[in-house]
Parts: sequence; structure tokens; C-alpha cells
Amino acid sequence: MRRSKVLPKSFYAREDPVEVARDLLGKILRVPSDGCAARIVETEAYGGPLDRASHAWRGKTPRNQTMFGPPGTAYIYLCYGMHRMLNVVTAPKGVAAAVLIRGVEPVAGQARMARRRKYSPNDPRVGAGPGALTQALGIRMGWDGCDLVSGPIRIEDDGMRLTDSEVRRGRRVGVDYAGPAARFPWRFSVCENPWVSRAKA
DNA sequence: ATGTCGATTTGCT
DNA sequence: GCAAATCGACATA
Repeated sequence: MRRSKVLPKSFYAREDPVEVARDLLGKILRVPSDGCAARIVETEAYGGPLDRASHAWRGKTPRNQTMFGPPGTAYIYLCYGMHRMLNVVTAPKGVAAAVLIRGVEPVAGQARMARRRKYSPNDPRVGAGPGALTQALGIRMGWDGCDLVSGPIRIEDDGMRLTDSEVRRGRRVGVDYAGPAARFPWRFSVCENPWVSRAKA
């Protein structure tokens, strides 16, 4: 095991969430309070005035306000009334942008994560999919807005680097309603990795 | 292997 | 009222 360092605020404080989404692949998502950690293998960027798929496109609401907050915090929201989605807030405060975490490969606390998901530890369904990984890691709605450097959820760099040939880039999942924005190639995933969600197109 | 459908909060029309 | 940055149960083949 390589030594992990928590990502600094500067990692998140960049103008373009697409860059952050790409660089998040291979990083470690950790919940220190229960010893679980997993490697990020799939992400999607959201934000900017042209992105109709972004929750912030129509402005601030009670649900999406943390997207407008400082970078390096977690935007957690409820989807379809039951699934918790974990996003990383990027861009300067006041600019709404975030990266959705869509797939993770468990690297610590695998048994605990598998138990929460009711699958065996080697089953990709434990961490493949945005709703699946938050359940596996025990991420709670109450953590919305928490700090990713010192809070209950942290993201670390253990030195892993992915070349462009190991990364797949394509359309985002489940945003067909968003007009031209539906075709933005803002989804990133690790090639050949079984912990990437099964997307329908 | 593929298709339909229900769960259930949030926000727009 | 209805669709949503989804998932899993169940049906059919």
C-alpha cells in the first residue's frame, strides 16, 4: 500500500469541473469514521451556463445551494426520492459546478461495504453506480456541505496515475432531457474496470 | 438476457 | 401533475 495524502483545496478550486472529473479517477474516497475506502473509477462533470443537465442551470434552490458554495466540499442530494448522490463541489465560491462520483472499487472495509449492499465483496454491484456507492460507504444526507479535507468524507491521492489510453470519455448517463448538453463528453471512467456502472447507452 | 415497474423527495409547469 | 444525474424485483424468453 502506498502512502495516501489528502487532496488540497487547490485541487478543487479550478474553473473547469471537467478537468477535476478527469483527475479524480484513481483517487481514494475515504470515510474515516468506519474504516471504508474505495478508488474512484467513474465520474461526471456538471456546471456552467450552457449545461442544462446541471441542477444549478435554473439557479439556486434549497436542494442545490451547496453547489454554489466553496470548492472542496460535498454536494449530496436525494435522487428519485431514495438514492443519495455524492458530488464534489469545484470552481470558486458563487460559481456552481460539481463532479458526480458514479463508480468506486473498494480498497478498505470491503466486508462492511458488501454487507450494506447485500452482495459478496467481489461483486461489482457493491460500488458500481452513484446510488450504490453512497449506500456502500454509509454516506448520509446530513453530510451535505461537509469539507472534503477535514470532514467525514475525504479524498486522497495515493500516487496512482492513469494515462489517457486507460481513460474512457463519453456522454453522461441519464440526462437525455438536457438538449445539446446531453451530448457533452463529460463522463470519465477507467477502461476495463468492472466497478464502472452499467450505463444504458 | 432483456423489459417493465415501483419506491418516494424535490422542483418546475 | 409529472419527471428526475437510480436501483432492484420480477416477468418473460
